[in-house]
Amino acid sequence: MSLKHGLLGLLTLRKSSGYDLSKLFQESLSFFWVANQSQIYRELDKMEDLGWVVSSKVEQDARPNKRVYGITKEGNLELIRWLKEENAEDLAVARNPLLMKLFFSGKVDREYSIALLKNYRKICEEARAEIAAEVKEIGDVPETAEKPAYWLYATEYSVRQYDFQIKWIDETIDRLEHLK
Amino acid sequence: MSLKHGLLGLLTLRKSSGYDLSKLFQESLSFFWVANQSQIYRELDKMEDLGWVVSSKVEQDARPNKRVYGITKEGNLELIRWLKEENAEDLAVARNPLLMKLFFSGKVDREYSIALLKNYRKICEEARAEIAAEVKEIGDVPETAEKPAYWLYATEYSVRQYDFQIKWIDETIDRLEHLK
DNA sequence: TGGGTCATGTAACCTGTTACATGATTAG
DNA sequence: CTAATCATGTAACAGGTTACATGACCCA
Repeated sequence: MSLKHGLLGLLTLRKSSGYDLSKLFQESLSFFWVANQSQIYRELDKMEDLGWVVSSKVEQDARPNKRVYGITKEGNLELIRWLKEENAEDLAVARNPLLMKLFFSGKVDREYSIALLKNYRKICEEARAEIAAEVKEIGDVPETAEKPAYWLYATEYSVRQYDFQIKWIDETIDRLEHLK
Repeated sequence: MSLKHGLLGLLTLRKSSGYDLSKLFQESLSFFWVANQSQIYRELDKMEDLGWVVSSKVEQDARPNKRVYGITKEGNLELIRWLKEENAEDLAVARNPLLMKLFFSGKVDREYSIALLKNYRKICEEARAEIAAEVKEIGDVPETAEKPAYWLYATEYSVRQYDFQIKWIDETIDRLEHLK
């Protein structure tokens, strides 16, 4: 359910086309939510059916025409409702292919698993670096005291999450190397 | 892609019906992979098409008949192949509704966000406790030195992940409370 | 004796992923 | 000049979620 709400959130910043939202999403929410373009288009359709957004067609000459979305009163209410809602499932989504693989790694030589972990470590470090580099101002939002604070907390979480993973990987490699 | 491989992994332990697998999954892999029963049935179908498993119907009188699956030679090869494969996407899956909510929490009174976080904290603690309690021996697998070690690493990850989250939540609550 | 839960599974729907389409514009 | 990328989107398919079905057995 969060994707729709993420889009509502972005639309409170400014009116946008599906394409715009897709870019915006990439620069801001993608650290903790993966969504691709076609998904965004579909969700926007449904959100319009729900009355959370309205769209208008904008003719362009040098580019394909676009459809620009804006959030409605109902959309705003829904966003606020969702923000206040305490939902246990917000924590339940968990799929970790790395752990799945590790769990069964007793079936292959240890060298392979160590190689895997080293590879993951590298990826983590790259991702961590990228976050720091890519976190941009989300456009020209008037800075209140609070909004940027929240943005900071959320992205910091991601950075620290990578730190946590790297630490765990190091320990696990170490333990594997010393397994007699 | 991991679900099929998780099922292959479980099937190396013993032959099982969809129902059995669903239970087994719950007790073992569910800490880092969510899958529900119908998904498992569907995947088993496809895995049979792929030749990774074979099934035979078993008639029962007191219960509905069942279909018992066993892993094939090809299934085993595929499992091994997958275990050795270094796949960058194993780390890329990330959807965190809590962060999504937090990101936009500038739109509601701080009290609401603090309440949310406190709620998440409670859930984390419960989940953490549950893992310790629920991690069971996965049946009567002959203990090699390695297999249990990997199981330990994987479940430990989950425990520590909760510790990490709890710590972050505490810090974030604290920061929110001191935001002027 | 009536409502849960166990043991088995199917069906329908919703969400996420991959692939494609098209006409400008930029880079090498 | 040719290949990549931008700017817009659609279509098809794969994977995940929710709801339902059925006949035993178990508990109060």
